[in-house]
Amino acid sequence: MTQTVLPTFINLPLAKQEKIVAAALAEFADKGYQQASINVMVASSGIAKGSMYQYFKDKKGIFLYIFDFAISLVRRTLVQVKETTQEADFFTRLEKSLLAGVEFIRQHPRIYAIYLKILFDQHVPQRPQLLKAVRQFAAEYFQSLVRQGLERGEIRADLPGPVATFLLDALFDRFLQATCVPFFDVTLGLDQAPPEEIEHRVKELIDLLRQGLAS
Amino acid sequence: MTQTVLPTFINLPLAKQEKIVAAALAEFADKGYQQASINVMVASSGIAKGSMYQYFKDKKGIFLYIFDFAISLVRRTLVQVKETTQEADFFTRLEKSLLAGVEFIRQHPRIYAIYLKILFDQHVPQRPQLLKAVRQFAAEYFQSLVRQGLERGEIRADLPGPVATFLLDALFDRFLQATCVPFFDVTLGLDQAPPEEIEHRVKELIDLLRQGLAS
Amino acid sequence: MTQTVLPTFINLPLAKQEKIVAAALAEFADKGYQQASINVMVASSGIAKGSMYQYFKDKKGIFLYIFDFAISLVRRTLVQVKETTQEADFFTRLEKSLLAGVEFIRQHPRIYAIYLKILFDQHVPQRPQLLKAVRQFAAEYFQSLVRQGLERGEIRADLPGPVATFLLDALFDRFLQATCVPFFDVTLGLDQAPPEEIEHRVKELIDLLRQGLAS
Amino acid sequence: MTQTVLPTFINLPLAKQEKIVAAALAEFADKGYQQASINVMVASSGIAKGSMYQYFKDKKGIFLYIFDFAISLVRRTLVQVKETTQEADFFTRLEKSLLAGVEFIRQHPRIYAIYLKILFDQHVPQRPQLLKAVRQFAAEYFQSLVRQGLERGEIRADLPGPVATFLLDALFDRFLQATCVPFFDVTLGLDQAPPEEIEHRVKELIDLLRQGLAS
DNA sequence: AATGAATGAGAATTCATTCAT
DNA sequence: GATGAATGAATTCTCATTCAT
Repeated sequence: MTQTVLPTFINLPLAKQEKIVAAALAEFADKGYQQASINVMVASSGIAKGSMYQYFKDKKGIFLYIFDFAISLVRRTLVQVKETTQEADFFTRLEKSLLAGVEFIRQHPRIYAIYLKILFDQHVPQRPQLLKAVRQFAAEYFQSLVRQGLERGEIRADLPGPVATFLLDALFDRFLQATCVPFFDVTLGLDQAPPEEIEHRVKELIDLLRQGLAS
Repeated sequence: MTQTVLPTFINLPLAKQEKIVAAALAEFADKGYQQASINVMVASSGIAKGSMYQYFKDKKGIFLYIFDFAISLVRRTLVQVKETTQEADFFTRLEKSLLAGVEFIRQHPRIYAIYLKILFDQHVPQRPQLLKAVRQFAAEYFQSLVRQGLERGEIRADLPGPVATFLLDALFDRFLQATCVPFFDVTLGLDQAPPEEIEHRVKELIDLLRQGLAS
Repeated sequence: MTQTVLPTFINLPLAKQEKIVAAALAEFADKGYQQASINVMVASSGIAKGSMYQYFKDKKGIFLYIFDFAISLVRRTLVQVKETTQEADFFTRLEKSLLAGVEFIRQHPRIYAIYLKILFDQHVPQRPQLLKAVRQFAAEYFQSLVRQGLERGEIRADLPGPVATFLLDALFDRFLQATCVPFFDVTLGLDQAPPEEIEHRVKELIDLLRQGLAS
Repeated sequence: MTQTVLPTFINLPLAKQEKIVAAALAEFADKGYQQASINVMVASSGIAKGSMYQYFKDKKGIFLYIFDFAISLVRRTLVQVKETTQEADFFTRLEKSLLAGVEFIRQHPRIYAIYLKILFDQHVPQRPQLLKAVRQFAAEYFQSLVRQGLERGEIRADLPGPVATFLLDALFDRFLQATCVPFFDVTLGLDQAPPEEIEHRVKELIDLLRQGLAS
């Protein structure tokens, strides 16, 4: 893997780095990879166009850096959720995780938007690797939850593990999409719902899962 | 609503229409709305650039026509599934529906790809309306299944209907995505799975649902 | 000179001819020669595009026909003015002529617009000939008025004839332009003036001429 | 008023600026706004197509810049004429002004051509404003001449001021058109006349005016 | 005679990338 | 290291003209 962020960028004052990252993040989130305009990024971060090419090899380089930045934020957040819910029972952990997801998207909507863009755009550079990184991460998270739930006897022992993991992953991902993709969810109307209604729906969903999965 | 397909196109020999639709469908499915190139479409359908504009008002017009074409195919398919499974019990109907979905995507992968592109691209023309059309349709499908399941006493009476519908919709949509979006599903690996494995996974998933929802 | 109107057009029912002429006239008057769109003409006259080419050799042919149509209307009108004012004195004839011009433009604004377009567009086909036809006509009109005025002793005998003709031509043309070209005339504001004000200005102008030219 | 010339253009070496201005001026003067081709401009100024868009926002921006450039040249010239003839009597000033006009057009024929194009093309961007700028300027010039002529008692006191101004404006404008618009003037044939003949005609015209307007 | 589909050159504009200063 | 001007290929769309039906 050749270098895509150049050391020049790393040596930049943090404030400048942040400005550039914010601009690029916003543009990629809004338009997707191909459609994102470097012109827009440099204009809104107040740097010269040539400078962008001092910091990154090319458009791909910018994108990969932004992606790295984003995923490590996700990772840090999820690790923290995992740790702070260590002691809770399986279904409580699920609930806390889902609420944490909702909160994360509320605070970093652009990061989630980029993930969604990558998901369905075949032409994003290195899409397979990037996607694998995210999906693997999510899968492992749910696997570990399910494994612990089984060990503690909180969920039925006869479950086919992978399918259960799939189910959790699917429901959670879709729930999050429903909260932030306009016009997507017509069943619960989550994209327009106030926080307290979302929390209520989280509880309902977890209850439903409990009825299906609890031992 | 102004006209976007011109009569010229409708009067074309069917073979030519199909070639053009195929080319446009392929391009939109591959690249999304903005990134799709009319140049590519005309090249691969073997017509002159100007001709495209005899057939459609503009790029948006091509897109909307393709979308209409796609959604009416989906609708016809789903209606047929609904009718042929009229007599079956709730969970069997679910299974049949999901299998039909898998089959539809196998036969029309590009249509599903376009739907996914619309879903997450804020800049698709008339996205709200288009999306509403699709999502409403799906929601009603599941609602009617759930309603009938309740009436027949096949599923638990204490279910919060909307959440159950949401759950079905989410699981099915995600299952379908898993079968056709490369690198998306790392849990079951459905995107690379042979038909018989997919059928097996369908059964497992339906079983899981049965355990959670059956009365 | 090769044929540009084809006999096909001449054989058309008059109503159809008129519709086509009206549409072409409107389009050329609005946009000028190059910028005028045959598409627009056929759309607004309700005929097929191919038919236009049955009637005229090409765009140039349409234009030349329209021009001929227009100039013969002008000619007929001016001849009539000349005849009906035969007996009046020089300055009365001037006044009547100018008022007739104002009236003509009020009734056929598009014809005057086409003339103005030709005047300053080097790329109008056959511009030299067309322009000569119009200008010669106007010049002769004023020359004959001046000649008669001299013969009758109504205007000073020491006038350099050509310059006087030039002066009349210039004033009249500009006065007409002032009444119909928006934003052109900021001195008298004739483009927005009601008929009675225009008539008043005509009188003033003729008075001024009388003071300068009368014997 | 949004920016239309970009600073990039202003920072260019003067020689390059001039080449581009010359090319654009020539093209607009020849074809008018709509029909002028940016392709032609860049080809004849030897720059890349994309560069034009570094210099100007869009075609309108090029045009407005050229117009500004042109009108300020006109203004400077006329101001100078006014100042250097301060002491002369009314009719001498008229003569000097007209001669200066003739000379200006001889040296900058394209600028006058652009003015004429704007005059009669309804679709020129910002035509009302542009036209107002030019016409107001001309009107004020003649008004101030007439006013001074009246104050000094060089012209008749009973003249209706606006009509006199109109007359001067009309005659001068038309005289200038006659010298540079081919085939326009068939009375005096000024478009083909040698300088000394034009000067002679100027004298004749001024004499005629003197006879009509002098006190 | 009437039609209208087919064509392709040309229009304005955008954009990632390079490179001299 | 920072700059921003230069580039040219790509984009969508228009239009006069031809020609088979």
